[in-house]
Amino acid sequence: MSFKPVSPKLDVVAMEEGILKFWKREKIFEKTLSTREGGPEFVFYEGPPTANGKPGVHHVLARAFKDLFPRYRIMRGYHVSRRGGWDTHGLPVEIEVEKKHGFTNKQQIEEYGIDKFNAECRKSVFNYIQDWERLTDRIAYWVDLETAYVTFTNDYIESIWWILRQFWDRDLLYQGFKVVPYCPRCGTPLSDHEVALGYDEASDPSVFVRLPLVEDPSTALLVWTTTPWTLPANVAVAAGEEVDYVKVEHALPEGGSEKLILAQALLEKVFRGEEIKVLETFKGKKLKGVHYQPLYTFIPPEKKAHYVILGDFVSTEDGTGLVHIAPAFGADDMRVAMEYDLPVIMTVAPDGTFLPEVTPWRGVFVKDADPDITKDLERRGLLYRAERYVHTYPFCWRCKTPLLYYAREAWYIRTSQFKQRMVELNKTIHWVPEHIRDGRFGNWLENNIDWALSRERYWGTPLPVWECETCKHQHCIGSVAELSQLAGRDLSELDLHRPYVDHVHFPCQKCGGKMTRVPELIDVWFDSGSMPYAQWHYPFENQHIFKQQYPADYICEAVDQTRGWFYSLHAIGTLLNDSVTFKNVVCLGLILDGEGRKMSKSLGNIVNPWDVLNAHGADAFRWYLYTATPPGNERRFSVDLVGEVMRNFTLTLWNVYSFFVTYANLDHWQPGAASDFSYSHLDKWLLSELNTLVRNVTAAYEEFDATGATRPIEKFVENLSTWYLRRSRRRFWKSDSDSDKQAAYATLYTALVTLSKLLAPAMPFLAEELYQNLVRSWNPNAPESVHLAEWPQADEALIDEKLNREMALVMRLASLGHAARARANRKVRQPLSEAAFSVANLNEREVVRTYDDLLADELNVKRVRLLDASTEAVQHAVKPLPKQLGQKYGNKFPLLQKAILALNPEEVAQALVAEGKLRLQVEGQAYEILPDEVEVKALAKEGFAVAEEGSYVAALVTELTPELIAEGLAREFVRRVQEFRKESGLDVADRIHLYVQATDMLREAIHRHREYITGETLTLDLFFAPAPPEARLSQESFDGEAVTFGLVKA
RNA sequence: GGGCUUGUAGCUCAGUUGGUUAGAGCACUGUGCUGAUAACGCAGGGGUCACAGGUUCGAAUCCUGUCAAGCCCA
Repeated sequence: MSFKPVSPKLDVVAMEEGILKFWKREKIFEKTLSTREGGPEFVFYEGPPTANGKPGVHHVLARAFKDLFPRYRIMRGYHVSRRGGWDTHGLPVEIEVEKKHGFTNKQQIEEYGIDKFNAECRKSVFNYIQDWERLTDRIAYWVDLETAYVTFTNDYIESIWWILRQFWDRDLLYQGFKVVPYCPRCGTPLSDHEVALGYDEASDPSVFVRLPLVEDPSTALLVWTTTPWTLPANVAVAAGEEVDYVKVEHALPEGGSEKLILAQALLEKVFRGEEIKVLETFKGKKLKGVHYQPLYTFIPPEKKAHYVILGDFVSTEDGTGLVHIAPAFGADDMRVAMEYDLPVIMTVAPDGTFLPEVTPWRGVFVKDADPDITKDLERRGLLYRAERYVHTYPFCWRCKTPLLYYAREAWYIRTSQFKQRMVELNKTIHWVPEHIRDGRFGNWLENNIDWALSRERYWGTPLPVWECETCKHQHCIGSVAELSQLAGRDLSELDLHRPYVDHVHFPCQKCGGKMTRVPELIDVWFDSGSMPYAQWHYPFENQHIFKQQYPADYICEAVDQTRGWFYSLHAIGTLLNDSVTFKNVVCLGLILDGEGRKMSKSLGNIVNPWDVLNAHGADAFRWYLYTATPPGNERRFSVDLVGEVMRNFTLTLWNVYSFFVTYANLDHWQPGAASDFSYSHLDKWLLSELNTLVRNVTAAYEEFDATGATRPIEKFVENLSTWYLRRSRRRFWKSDSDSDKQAAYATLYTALVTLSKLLAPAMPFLAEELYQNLVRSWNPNAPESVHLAEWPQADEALIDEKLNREMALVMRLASLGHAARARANRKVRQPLSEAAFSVANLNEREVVRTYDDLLADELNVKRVRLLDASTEAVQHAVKPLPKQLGQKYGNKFPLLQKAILALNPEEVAQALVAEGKLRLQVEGQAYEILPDEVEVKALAKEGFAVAEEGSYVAALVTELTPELIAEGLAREFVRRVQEFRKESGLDVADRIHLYVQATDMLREAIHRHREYITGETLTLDLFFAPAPPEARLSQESFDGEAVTFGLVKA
């Protein structure tokens, strides 16, 4: 029995596709659920994407991260239900359908028929579902799409209705005003996206208006506005709490003087050098509550109005630092109006003209009334100044009409009542990256305003509120059954969308009038935020499952979801259950192109994920996403960057694997077959590093730290390949099968199998490939897939931090030795007699002794020893260590440093070695410097080839003896023969006959090292004779010698 | 305009409670090693740590401001 042979060449795409087939055939994904039945739950929520566009690289990013931690948990024995979901409602969907028909406004949709329109929306949301499914499958995102929840289903909508009904019963749902960008010609609000399309330069009036105080009419607040038409709706003036204000007196052109209040910072801008007298200076909070005389009273306010309030949006960049507040025509205005319970005065009709109550300008388009209003103010002595002001202003992107910010009736959820609770609960959530918790998300919660829930659209979850046409009584429906009961007929088959639901009426409980549904839909974020309940049709069904699957242990989306899905989940959870909805959340940054620009269709710099997958496969793609940068950062991305993963990591590991399988098969080695291991230092070191790795990677997974769970594996694989395996190769190909060889196989095997498990969550394909061949091929009782295997446990007993440090030092010394060789111009194949090292302390001297064999072999020297400080180190160099000395002596450090450097280094070294301290007098102060406060470096005497770094020195004896030269020649010859074997297509284990004719010195060398040469090259017979005709011949010359050799397969 | 984030080599990223000579990989040059390797080792070039102030014996690191990019909000 043997392992499946593994070529060092890897066709990664074919390998991955094979694994995909295996998973499908054996239903591995299903088994990750069934085999964990009864285990602890790890709850994951899928944030639903919309499948009406093609998935891109950023979707791969999100899905790769969504996949990572559940896979880890499964291996830890958790049961992880992984239900997919699709977001299906909303404006983006409608816009796609509008585009198809060339619709430009809502009337066209209504004329076309809401039923037909919505039917098309319903169809279009799955336009690209196959692309999504294919990609999801190919990148090995394990999610159940067959049972995925869909937000447009009746069950889903009914759950949402139930939630809204809970809110309704607790009086958390109410009707108010929302200020929206509004086109008076089209008669419709515009979405943010549409507004962004229509910004243009505009010249508007800029008027400064006096508002005389009630208490003292000789003093006036000075306010500034660019929309005089909003003045008849004024109800308050806002000041900045900490802004400095002044009361000034200045002369009037018509004689006399007046007193005005405005922000100090704007004095210059407003008065432009005019002579003024500052009477008083005070903070804005002092103005709070001061009443002024209303400008207009066409529509009398029904609440207390016309006084100064405080607003955080007041700036001292423009204007006067006193902001006129008209809640119907500004979002800030509306917000403070709610905060202060100010009245909302509506002076404008939906077509953008003044209402009849505004008698002087009734029926006039508001912007056209600006000059008249200005004149009116001037006539009444309330105008301080009027000019023009050029700024950017939004226009309707369709008809170029200037947009009005305009209050529309809207439905709200009283989230602000729960602000403190949402903040408290948020503190218990583990955010990655951490700063989002108190930063972006925390701030958003701190500034929470009521959730504007309603939308005046067509394709979405209808707001389940019915209103009596007669008495305006309202009722919120909480279930289909309730609606059926009220309507007196079975509505269980009713499509809960518009227009069908609008056709359901029932008698008013108060007056018997006709109840009709209000026209609004709800925000799609409420849809997705309801998924913990609605995906299970809770509470109508699956109450048990819901209980088990709430709240989530883990969710993951891009950072733009902070105010989207993250918020809607959190708000609904807080209001409905007084609970967090998710305990851990990973927030992903954006993906940029290779040049650091945002990927966008218009720039044409979108990377197609399939290009990456076809070139380098899914594992490398995923690995890049996990390792390149911490998840919250934005990241640059290109196909080539993924290619680097392939070269650097995947292939390195693959070749270790291929090496292992090749030699294990040659030796008929089997796991567990032998037990008489004698582990070498290298083995123990590798196992120590391996268990350290297991410990660290596990800890990182527990913390939802993807980089921490992956980057250390890269480092380990590098050490495995370039140190452990390189230093161990001979152990594998030597001919006797002793316990040392057994130990090497066992060690390498353990490392590879453990790696396959550690890699499984991140690189599910490669991990599976390794596991199947290394484990399943000989042990049919092992779990069927690496993803069903148990997560490895770090064996603390095998972790030896000291050993890890020692080996790190050995590697460093080896590196120095190579540097010294290069400096001496002695190639590694030429043996040298001696390498001597100088190290930092006694412990490290011990390390050199312990690992002298390893160093000698690596550096190809006959002997490794320590530099003798007394005889060979002719001089020392001394370097004061700033960290130690600086921390101890603070600002005396520069003096001490100078003093130490001024001393004779030999005496310093002497003192430190002999007495263990250095006494020093500086400016009359006595100091004692300890050995670990200065670095003392021994420099080797001349005649050595030396390389040094810090306090480490490697010195090589470079003199060559005839024996060494002969050995070097023999080694060079071996190398040529091996190269030729390879070129000739011989198998690693093929035996040969070798015919050699060489110049004298080389022949002598070959003769002397005959045994070594024949052993290395698997030569049965070596002849110093011309080669027979069937031999392959090679002619070479090196080191001043020449050779012709022929090779015959035995 | 506000909040948050980011800015370190040509590229992708590290950089511990501040410690003086800022690292790694890729890419480039030279050289060495190799019957696992698409590799690897050694050496070299490449940095105003975005900029300007400040604190400190000492700043990539702490503070203030500015600039640039991005996201969210207005």
